[in-house]
Amino acid sequence: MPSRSPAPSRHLFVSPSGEALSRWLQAFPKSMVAQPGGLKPRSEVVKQALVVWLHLDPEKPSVEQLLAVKASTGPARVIVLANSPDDQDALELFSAGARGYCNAHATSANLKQVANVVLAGGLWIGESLMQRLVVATQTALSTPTAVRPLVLAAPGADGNLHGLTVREREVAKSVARGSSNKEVARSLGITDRTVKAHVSAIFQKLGVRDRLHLALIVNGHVRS
Amino acid sequence: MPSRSPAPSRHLFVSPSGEALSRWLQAFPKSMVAQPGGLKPRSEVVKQALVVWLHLDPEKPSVEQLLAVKASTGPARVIVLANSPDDQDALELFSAGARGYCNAHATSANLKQVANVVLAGGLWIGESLMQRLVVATQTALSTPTAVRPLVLAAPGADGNLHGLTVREREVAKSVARGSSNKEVARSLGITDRTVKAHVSAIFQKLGVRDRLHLALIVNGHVRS
DNA sequence: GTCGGTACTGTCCTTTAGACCAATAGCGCG
DNA sequence: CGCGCTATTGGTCTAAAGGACAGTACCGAC
Repeated sequence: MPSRSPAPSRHLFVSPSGEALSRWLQAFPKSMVAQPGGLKPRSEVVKQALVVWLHLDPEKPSVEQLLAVKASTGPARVIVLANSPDDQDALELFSAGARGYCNAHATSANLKQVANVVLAGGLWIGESLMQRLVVATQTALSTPTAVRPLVLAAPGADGNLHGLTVREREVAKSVARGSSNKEVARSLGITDRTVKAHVSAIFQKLGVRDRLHLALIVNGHVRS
Repeated sequence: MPSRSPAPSRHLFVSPSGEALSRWLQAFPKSMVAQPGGLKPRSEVVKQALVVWLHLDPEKPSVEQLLAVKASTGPARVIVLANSPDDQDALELFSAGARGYCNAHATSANLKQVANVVLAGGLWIGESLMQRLVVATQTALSTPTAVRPLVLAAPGADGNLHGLTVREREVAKSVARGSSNKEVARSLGITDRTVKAHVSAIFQKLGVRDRLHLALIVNGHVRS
């Protein structure tokens, strides 16, 4: 049984709320919890950490959160926990040095598995992103000696939302996460009527008939 | 407590010679060994297998071997063992549903780790392929770590449909694929009223408020 | 300046979803 | 046999979703 579970205190959870989900503590009972702003680069906690779990604040740019945490935690491997996993987001985070990316509500067993893989030097990627990596790399490898930077950004990543405006992408993502029009409206500070306008435009542009199909596309279950 | 090491007999090695390498048996002493042609789809051995290790015959197309094995082994996860690992081959095999790809002469410790990752819902990729994936992503992972074991995996994606009846699962899956109530009704040969009844029951049981959230759960984007 | 794109909001309307209530029928089980 | 579970269908009702148009405002390009 390789990659035995590491010393308990070697896990540091960084969450915007400063609180950990019960599942995290269930997986690593003696782990530490901190807030992004409260990280002291030279504290014992930070220096001892082998794995830093970064719980993303949905309201802020993911990459910036990662870089901030990495800057103050040194060599520890950072695994990102996302409330609503997003492939494009994941790619950017991996490019920025993340070693893992998984659902914040994963089971404790899953978290342990993620930790084992990452501690063994692996990367932990989501399933849908894996699909895209395979497809994208396949085309890249078929042309000999082609290093071809960033092949994968092309197909799925921004691809599904390519024709949309910035605002429409925001709405689309929110809808794809399961928000109702009113919820989207609240989170964007606009009227639900405006949201409906955006949603209609999105449907038109993507050739989709309802929000569920939009979610399937955005979440990578359907290729348009 | 998932991802616990499974019962010994749950490993089935499929090798063109019908013989297993000593390392395989060392890793899983009570595993079964069979030849590709000798697989009986309904035998106890095949039905009990959780993991099928397919030792590739270098003389035949890899993907066809995989598909043949998958066809006769049902839901078991297939890990491919290659005498001479090849990236292109690996990619095609993953696209065809393989869950792991590693050197047939890997150590027993490695085999165990591969099994653990795959049983936890992960994919196991070879080292060189991993390198190329990383290069393709332009990942800033300059880790000189030695073994670089590989891989990654999926957020245990099984939809939580366990509390549902058979009929409800059918409806749930259909809804999660984007079907409207009427479409589900047509495909099941019942009335849309009945579908609505099933859908309501599903919502109640899963604690979900609408079909989009149901889709997110079934498709593994959210854990209830 | 005009034109075009984007963001935002509105009204009117139809369809769909979903909740709540009720009813019938088959089926296994004690 | 009755009891419970499941599948089926119906009706009513409210809220949400979505389409069709229309209008205002900002901003950059020509």
